[in-house]
Amino acid sequence: MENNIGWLLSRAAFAWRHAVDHYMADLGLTQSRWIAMLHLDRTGEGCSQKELAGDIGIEQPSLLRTLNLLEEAGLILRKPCPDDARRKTLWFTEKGRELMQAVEARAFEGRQQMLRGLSDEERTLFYGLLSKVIDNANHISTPENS
Amino acid sequence: MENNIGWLLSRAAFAWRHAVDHYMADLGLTQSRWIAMLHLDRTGEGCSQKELAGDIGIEQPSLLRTLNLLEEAGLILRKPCPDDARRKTLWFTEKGRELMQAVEARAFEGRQQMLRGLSDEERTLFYGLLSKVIDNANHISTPENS
DNA sequence: TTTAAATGATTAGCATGCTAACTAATTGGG
DNA sequence: CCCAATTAGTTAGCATGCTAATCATTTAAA
Repeated sequence: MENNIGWLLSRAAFAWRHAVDHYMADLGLTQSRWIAMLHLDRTGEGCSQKELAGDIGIEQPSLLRTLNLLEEAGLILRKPCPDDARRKTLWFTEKGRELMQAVEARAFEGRQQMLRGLSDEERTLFYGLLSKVIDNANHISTPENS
Repeated sequence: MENNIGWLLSRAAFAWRHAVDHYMADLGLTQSRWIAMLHLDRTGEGCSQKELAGDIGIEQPSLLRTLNLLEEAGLILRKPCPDDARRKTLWFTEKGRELMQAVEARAFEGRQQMLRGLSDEERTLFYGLLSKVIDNANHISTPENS
């Protein structure tokens, strides 16, 4: 089983999440929360919940719960969208923005640690292989080829 | 974010699980269930629940719920361990063993699909890089280096 | 031997992913 | 202009991971 590619991928993703969680531990954020914060910064404040969910790669209801908790914790704000009453836009609070910067720094540190001992060539190769495998998997999962 | 190694790993693992789920769909098994069955075959019938959980890499209570469902579905059996009244040993039913063989075949097929387009060298490289990154991540996550 | 520590299974309850279904608002076709 | 379809947000409820705590049994130590 250990030389099963899928299994290795699962273990690697698992190990990564836990390693970064370790770096984040003192910030008091769970995984889904720091992921949401990093993505909100990247997607850009003022985005809708749907946009953010799409960027993160999770469904809206999954994100919603996390956003509720971040809002309760005073880290983000929802504001109505002037152009479309259905939408809500997402913003960091001052406290949230500060925390997010700490999160960014730690995520960067975690990333460096994950890749230590790998040359630049190996890193590039690794990214390429991962992308290829993701692409393959995504094409498997379309119902046409069953 | 997309060139973030951890993110790519998560997406790859996610894509893999969904791809294999697609292959398994007609067997009526969820992910945790076919994973438990594959591992029970690999670990060996007669193992304890703790051993199986350790092999899968999940905690006992996580596995327990899945085993209950597999047992209800008539795919596995728990038998008392003659040497130790605390332990229960795990066994496939006849139905379970047959299903497991179908699962194995599909997992193999899914694996091949994931890696299509990659040369033998690339596959070996990929395994090596994944293993290295897992190892790195596991060493980050020890509390000593915070 | 008697009792405290360790171990395996379990239960309880939280975190976070999902899909399905609902509500409110917007858009578009007649 | 009005009703149907679409869209954003939400709620409800399941699947599956976790940790903490409980129970029974075994092991080990005094």
